[in-house]
Amino acid sequence: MSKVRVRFAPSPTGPLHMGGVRTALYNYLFAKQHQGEFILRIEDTDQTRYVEGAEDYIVESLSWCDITFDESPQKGGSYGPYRQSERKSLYRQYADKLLEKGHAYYAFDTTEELDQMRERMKKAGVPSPQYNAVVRDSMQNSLSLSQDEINQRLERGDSHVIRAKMPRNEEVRIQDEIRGLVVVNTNNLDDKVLFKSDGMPTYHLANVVDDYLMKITHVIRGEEWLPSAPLHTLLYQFFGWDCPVFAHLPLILKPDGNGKLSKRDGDRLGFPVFPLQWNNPQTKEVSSGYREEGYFPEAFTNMLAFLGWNPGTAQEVFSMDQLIQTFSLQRVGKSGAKFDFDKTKWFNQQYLRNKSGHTLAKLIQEVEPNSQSIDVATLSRVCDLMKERATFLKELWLSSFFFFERPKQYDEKVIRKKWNENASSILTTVVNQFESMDEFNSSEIEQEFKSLLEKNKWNLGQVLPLFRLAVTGSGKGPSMFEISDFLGRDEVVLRIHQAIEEIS
RNA sequence: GGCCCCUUCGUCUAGUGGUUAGGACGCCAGGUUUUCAUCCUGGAAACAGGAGUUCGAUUCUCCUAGGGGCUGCCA
Repeated sequence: MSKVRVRFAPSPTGPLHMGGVRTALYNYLFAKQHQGEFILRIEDTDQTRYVEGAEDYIVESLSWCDITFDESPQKGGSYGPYRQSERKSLYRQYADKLLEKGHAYYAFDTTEELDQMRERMKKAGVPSPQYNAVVRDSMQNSLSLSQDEINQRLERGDSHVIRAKMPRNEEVRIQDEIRGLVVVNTNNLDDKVLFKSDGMPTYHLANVVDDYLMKITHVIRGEEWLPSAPLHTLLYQFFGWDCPVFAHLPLILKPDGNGKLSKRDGDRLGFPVFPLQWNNPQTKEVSSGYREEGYFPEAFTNMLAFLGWNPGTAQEVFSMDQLIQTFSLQRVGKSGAKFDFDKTKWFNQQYLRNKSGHTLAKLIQEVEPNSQSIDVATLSRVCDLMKERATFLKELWLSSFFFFERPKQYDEKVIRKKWNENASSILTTVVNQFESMDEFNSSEIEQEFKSLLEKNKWNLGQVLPLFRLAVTGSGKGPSMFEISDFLGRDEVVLRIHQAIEEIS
C-alpha cells in the first residue's frame, strides 16, 4: 500500500469556519495516524470570490489549532505549486485529453442562452433543469454544431467552456469510507462545466487533476461534496486513473432549528463560528473567534473532534497525540451534528483545570498586561487556588483581583444578609486574635479561627462570610485561610479595619 | 420539484437479534464545602411511524414521515 497522503483544500473566499477546521483536523489525524502526509492546497480558481487575507487566515487558524502541514504554499513540497491559480497552465491539457477521448465537449452558450433554456424547461414542467443529454443537442456546443461552425467559433475566439459529457444510463458506484456504497445513475447527473471561459478550471477538474498529480490517497471532505462525487469518480475513470478513497464527513448543524451552521447563527446565539477573529476587509465587520474569546486551542480541537466522531469509550478529553492514536474514519458518524456551545465551554473548563498553576500563570501573563509585574511563582499560587472555579483564563484573572489589590467595594447582597450590628465587634475580635498569633499560615489561621468560634459560641456561617467580605469584598471564593496566608497578616488586618470603617 | 445522504434522551453519542437501552453536556434534587466552584449521590429524559423477516426486533428489509445536502462558467 502506498503512503497515505491527504489534503485540506479550502478556497480563500473568507474566514475558515469551524466546520472547515474540523475537516482539516480529521485529515490531519488520519494522516498522522498512518504516518502519512498532510497537504494544504489553496483552491482559488474563482478569482471573483477571492478575499484578501483569507489564505493567511486559514494558515494562521490551523497553526493556532496545532494542525500542521507537510506541504503547503508556505512550506513548499515536491508536488507544488500548492495554489491552483499558480497551476493554471497545467489544467488545460487535461481538459483537452477529455475532449480527445470524447468525454467532454465545447459549449458556446451565453449566460442569457443558458437562462433561456432553464426558463423554457421550467415552463415545460422541469423544476430544476440541467444541462444534460436531453437538452445538449439543442444548445450551442460541439455536439450539436457542425465541424466548420465549431472551428470557426474557436478560431474567432468565441467565449466558450468545456463541459463533461455524462454517459447515458450508467451506474456510478462510490465506496465511501463513512457511508458505504453509494450508487448513482448518470441520468441524474448534468454536464458540469470543467473548464471556464476565463481559462481557469472549475473545482471539479482542478480537484481531480491535483489530487491525482499530488498522489492523494484519501479524499476526506464535507458531505456537501457527496453529490459531485459521482462526477469525480467518472473523471478518474475517463482519465484512466485510480480513484482515491472517499470519505464524506457529516455536516455541523445549527444548535437550534435546521440547516448547517453559519456565521449568522453565531451572531444570533452568541458564540463564535470562527477559530480566530476575522476582520472583513470589505465591510469592516468584525466576527469573533475562539482564540480571542479565550478558548484553549486544545479544547477547541478536542470539542471539534467529538462533533461527529467518538472513540467508543467514556473518555472525552483527548490530547492531540491521543486523538492521533485513537481516531478512525469507521467511528465517524453518518448524521449531522448540532453544535453544542455548552459542551464547548465544558471542554475549556476541563483543560483549564488540568493545567498547572504555573502554566496558567504564564498564559495569563501573555495576555494580561496588568499581570506581568507579578512574579510567576506568586501568580501560579493564585491560579492553583482559583482554577477550579473558572472556565476561562480571563475569568480566572478577573476574579483573582483581590489577591493583588484591596477591595474597592463590597458585595451589597452579602452586606444585607450577613452584616448585622455585631459585625464590627466580631471582626475586631478576629483581628485581635490574628495579631496575637505567632505563626500566620493557613492551618494556624484555621485553627485559631475555629477556636475563636467555639469560645464565643459563634456560628461559622455567620462569621466567615464577614471575614471574606472584609478581605475580598465578595461572598465567594476559595478557602479564606489560604487567602489570608497568601496576603499575610498585615494585609489581612488592614483590610478588615478598612472594611469595618467603610461598611459600618 | 429532482437526485443523494441521514434518523437512539433537549444536545453529542454508545450499543446489541433477547440489555433495567449505557455515557457526556445541560437541567432538577440531595450531600460535602463558610460561600462560590469542584466533588459525590440520585432524578427526569431517547430507539420517528407503519409493515415485513423472526420465537423475538432499537438492531435486518421495505414503505412513509421528518431532517439535511446538492441542484452555477462557487467551492
